[in-house]
Amino acid sequence: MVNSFTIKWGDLFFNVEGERVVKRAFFSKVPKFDFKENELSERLKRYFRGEEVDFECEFDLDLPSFTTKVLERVLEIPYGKVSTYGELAKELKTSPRAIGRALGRNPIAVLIPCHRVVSKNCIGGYSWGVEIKRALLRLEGIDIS
DNA sequence: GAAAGTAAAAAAT
DNA sequence: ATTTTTTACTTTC
Repeated sequence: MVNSFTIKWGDLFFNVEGERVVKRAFFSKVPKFDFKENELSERLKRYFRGEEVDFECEFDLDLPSFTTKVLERVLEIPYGKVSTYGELAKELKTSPRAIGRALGRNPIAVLIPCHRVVSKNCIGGYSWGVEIKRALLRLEGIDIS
């Protein structure tokens, strides 16, 4: 089913099956799905209120292996911290661009914190707009120039 | 296989 | 400090 969650910048939708997140989550401005409370939405609410939240959710994705690997690594970035494309690349023995590519294909916004990955000297990019990315980071107490 | 694409980095100016 | 070139990967055809 589709769950939606209204936040400041629009609505965040995500497909869920029970407590498991499936396929994708994305931002949109056109709310047209029903909202149903569940464990995850509670956590998200707290998160957007500015609390430190560990989502601890499972994903059922169907992604290329490399992408999965990158996303898994990104999941380990703790709240309030950021990593850089270069760092991740080094750890995974790949190139920064490949990381960016994988993240760009990240189907699950916010839950997989691709917003915590920035470029070396600036904020980097974000599929739903850097404004959202910056806002997310500010939530976590990180200020980007 | 080959080509295109990339949310980067390094080098040159 | 900004623009330009080079890079190294994945994806997709």
